[in-house]
Amino acid sequence: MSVGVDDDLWSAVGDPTRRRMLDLLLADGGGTATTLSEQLPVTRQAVAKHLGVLGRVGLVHGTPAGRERRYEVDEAQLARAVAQLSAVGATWDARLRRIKRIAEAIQRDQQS
Amino acid sequence: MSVGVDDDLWSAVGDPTRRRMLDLLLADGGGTATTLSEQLPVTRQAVAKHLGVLGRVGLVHGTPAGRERRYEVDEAQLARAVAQLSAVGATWDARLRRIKRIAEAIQRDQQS
DNA sequence: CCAGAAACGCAACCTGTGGTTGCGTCTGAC
DNA sequence: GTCAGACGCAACCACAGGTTGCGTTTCTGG
Repeated sequence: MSVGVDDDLWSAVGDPTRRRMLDLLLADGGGTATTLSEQLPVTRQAVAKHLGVLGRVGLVHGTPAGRERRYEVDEAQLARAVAQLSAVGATWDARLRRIKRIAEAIQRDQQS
Repeated sequence: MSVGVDDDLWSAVGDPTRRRMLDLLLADGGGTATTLSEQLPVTRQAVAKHLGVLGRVGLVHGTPAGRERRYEVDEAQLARAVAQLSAVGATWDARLRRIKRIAEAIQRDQQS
């Protein structure tokens, strides 16, 4: 049973730089490629590409504002991503728990 | 404040194929590169590489058994990974919640 | 005992993606 | 009207996921 995960959404959040970008956008309440790149160890162009990826999966939304383009986090979509993280976590957690239970049962059997 | 996440561990579980491999290993209680590749849409060699990655971050542990090499999930390490997933999720969740609260406060101010 | 199959490891190669630099274009400000 | 700031596009480099090909080890049946 392979946990219905949206691989695109997951891999969008899988990249460390993109995670930090989301973090910054949330902390500052939005930003542009330039302002983000100033707070990151990568160039503006790299940030722009990442914004493209995040935009394609709907995690951010950019609107032109004069000569700059302002990006903001789509909170609903990020909430969905968070839900998927915890879903996968919960699945593995459950399996680990079950294995542990079985292991204990076997141990009990052998001792008796 | 950038959530202390182990990027290596995260990116190890970030790959969809590796996630499915962990899933299969947990479901079957271990396996070899060959048995895994039979249940996946990739070749044995690809699986072998992934097992290398998972092994380097300590998520799996392989022991030679005759002409084959049996791999098993390191449950403690997977538990750590799960904890990181939920940690990141919780951080974003908290930020989203705070933003929502502030937004509501502003709306209240404007209405009064 | 030995021949062949099964599992492995190693190396070369292809492709996509994250990253860079360089350059042209549009917009705002003095 | 010019000039700086922000952007987009394109070429290029490095690395990771994937493949094929090949040689090596180990089990197994006759």
